Amino acid sequence: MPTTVQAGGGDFPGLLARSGVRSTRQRLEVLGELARERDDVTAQGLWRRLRDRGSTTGLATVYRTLALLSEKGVIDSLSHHGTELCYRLCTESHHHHLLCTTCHRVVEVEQCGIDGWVEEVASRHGFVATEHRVEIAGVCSTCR
Amino acid sequence: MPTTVQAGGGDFPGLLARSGVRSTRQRLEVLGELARERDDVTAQGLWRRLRDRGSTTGLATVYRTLALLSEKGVIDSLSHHGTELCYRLCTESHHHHLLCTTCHRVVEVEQCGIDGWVEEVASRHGFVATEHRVEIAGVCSTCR
DNA sequence: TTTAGTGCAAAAGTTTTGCATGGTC
DNA sequence: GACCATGCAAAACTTTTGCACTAAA
Repeated sequence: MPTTVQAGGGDFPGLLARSGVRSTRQRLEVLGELARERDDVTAQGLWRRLRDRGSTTGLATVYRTLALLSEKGVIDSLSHHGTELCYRLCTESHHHHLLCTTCHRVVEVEQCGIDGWVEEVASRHGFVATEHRVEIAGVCSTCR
Repeated sequence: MPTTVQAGGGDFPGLLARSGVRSTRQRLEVLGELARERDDVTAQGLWRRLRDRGSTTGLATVYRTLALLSEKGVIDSLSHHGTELCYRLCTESHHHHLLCTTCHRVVEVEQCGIDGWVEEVASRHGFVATEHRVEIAGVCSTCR
């Protein structure tokens, strides 16, 4: 296994630097909050939690930071249960998600066993696949 | 292949009846508009097109109708390029999507070759998978 | 220093709701 | 006739932006 620069590892300043953006208190707070969350959160939710924790970071900054980090590939955005986009700090390697429909827990699946199928389907329709995402919904063991 | 009651076939009143909801002019208009679209549309976009076509259907009704039909499984909702939810009239069978990142065209993929992998991944994490969705992004042949 | 990031408050846009009215079954 | 669906307009939210100010490199 290659040395994955794991976001969860804690070196957020380094992570930001490597992503080519400045390291600021607000961005570190956003990353810290994301790291603290097991599941995904919305921009609004993340901001509320920061507030509750005493942070003075503005809502607009949270939106800007999430959009930036998502664009840089530092965090993932996924949407399910409803309308808003949710964000999540992810491992940097290719992976998929398993969502529990009852408790909304998110589990990352590291192994991707469908690359072959993806390639085949894409080429059958004349596409060149650049990316793929799988979301598996179900019920986790504790919710059963 | 089983006789799929194809939404695109045109029997919208029957489709609504089978879904257990009343058949109204507005719902038929929404279905008709969805059938007319090759790609996915937002609630706002669909409403604008109906307006342009002379329809008097209200925006709230479009929202209510899309939410209802989505819940009944008559249409699919997917979200990509941005924040809003997009809707699409789909074949009723299980399928996946191929999205062109350049022109936003959506192609349905009928064959699902990953059921086995999905089952395996789910059970490895203690989940019982109830559903899965794959979105493959890439570039279609005309955009290359 | 220079350039990028932030806060605030306002604006824009999206989605939901209440309620009287009209249409389906 | 009973009940569901709709339109309208208001309310509730979410997200984006402009701009003066502050902080990072």
